[in-house]
Amino acid sequence: MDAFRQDAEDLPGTIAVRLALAIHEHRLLPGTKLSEDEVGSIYGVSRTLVRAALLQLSHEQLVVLRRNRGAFVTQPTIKEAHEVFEVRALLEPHCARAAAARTTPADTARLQAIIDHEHLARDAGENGIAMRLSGLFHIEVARLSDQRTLVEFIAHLVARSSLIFALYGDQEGAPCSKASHHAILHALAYHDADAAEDQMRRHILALVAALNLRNPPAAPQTLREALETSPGLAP
Amino acid sequence: MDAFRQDAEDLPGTIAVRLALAIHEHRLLPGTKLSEDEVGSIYGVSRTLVRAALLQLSHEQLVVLRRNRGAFVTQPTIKEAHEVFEVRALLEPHCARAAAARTTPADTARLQAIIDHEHLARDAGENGIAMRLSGLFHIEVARLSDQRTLVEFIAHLVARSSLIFALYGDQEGAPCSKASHHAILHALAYHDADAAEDQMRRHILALVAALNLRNPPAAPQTLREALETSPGLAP
DNA sequence: GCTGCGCTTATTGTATACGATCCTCCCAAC
DNA sequence: GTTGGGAGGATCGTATACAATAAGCGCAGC
Repeated sequence: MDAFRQDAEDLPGTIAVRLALAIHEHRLLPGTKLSEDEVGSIYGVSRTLVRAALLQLSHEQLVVLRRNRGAFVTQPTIKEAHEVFEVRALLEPHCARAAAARTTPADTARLQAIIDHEHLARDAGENGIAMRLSGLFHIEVARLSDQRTLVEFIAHLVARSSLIFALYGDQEGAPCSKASHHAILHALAYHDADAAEDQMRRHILALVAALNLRNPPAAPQTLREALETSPGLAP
Repeated sequence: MDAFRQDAEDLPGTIAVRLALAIHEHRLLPGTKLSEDEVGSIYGVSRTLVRAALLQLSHEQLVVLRRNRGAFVTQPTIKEAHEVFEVRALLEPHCARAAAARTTPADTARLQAIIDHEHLARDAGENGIAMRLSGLFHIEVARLSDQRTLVEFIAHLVARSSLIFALYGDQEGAPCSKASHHAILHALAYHDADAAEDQMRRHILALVAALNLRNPPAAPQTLREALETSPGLAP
């Protein structure tokens, strides 16, 4: 999700961002088909731009493109879920440490605002929005490290995490407990690099621990969709 | 460069792979313009497919797309160069450690073959090919860790590293000294996780140390290209 | 009644056409 | 001689048209 730049009317990018938003907020669930014509008519553009947007999302692994079949919201496997959080556990604590040395009062305020909005959304039952804001917190923390490459990777992982929560999360989503983000913010505000790194690591591990990574996907899908997940009629 | 799957005639992907290959082998240098018409005529396809390929490459950050201007081979900045290698120093030793436990004799042979080919190419003066094979070694090591997510990230970083070598590398490219790769392979073959991780870390640090990251890009380009690098006539 | 084949239809893959934007080069004016 | 403006050309941005593939459905045959 390296796309907060709707600068010079980048239509494909804008469409991709809107679709990504819907995915992050769990309005589009894993497995959903994204027809080119349908998306195009919704946003009032031709298939050309929709294809570009879907291509972009496929590179972020939010959707998978199946030749002559179309685009579908990705359904991460259990293995992929483990991988995503393992890499997050590697990158994000490192980021948090780097961020601690650079956090300004303005940064603190911004992060606090995100946390507040997240809690507001969750209390209002807007779990989708809360989830997006929760991810945004992680991305903003990464941004503080002033390492664009790292930020982009983490943004990707956070986006994929949203799909993982949709598939394997406990329904009443409290994926990021209130205390965790606050503890991280506290460490950052006081420039405590050790604590920031440690809190972030604990937080990531708590996230993966809260998932249901033993059973197959709990998403209610049609029998057809359930069976067509294996393309080449795997043995 | 998550594209070694030229399976079911994926034309855009094939074109992207070919272009990426040329970039990795330094036949296409940073700053070079990739005109849609020109690329299309070379490969005998329409601009549609070329655009898809360029879009893909732009997501891998091998090319940058400038609106109404076209696609250009990316010219990484010094800061980006530092970032890329910092993340590599974080990810690849981790990968090497994981790989050490899983390396089979077949893997060892494959890696050795890559090293041999690399040396052959370098001795033959084919520095471009040697560079590509050197990167391939890193990717194959990552692949041994059996973590796709990590492999994709590292493949991206290796690809970008190739651009960095093109811009900031010492001309007679010995970016990966012969001994380094062999030492890593040795550690892997003997399942010595500590040594593998350590050797990989040293190797990455040696790579960045061998770069010329103090001076501005040494790539000989036209005055026009040199000046148009700053889009908004930056102050 | 069930199975297998062929047609229909919907959707994607690719090419091409047209409009928009930017660059270049020339010419006039100062 | 330099500078400003404008016409021309080249290239990209987007839409649309046609071809190709796959999915769905009905019908015939066993």
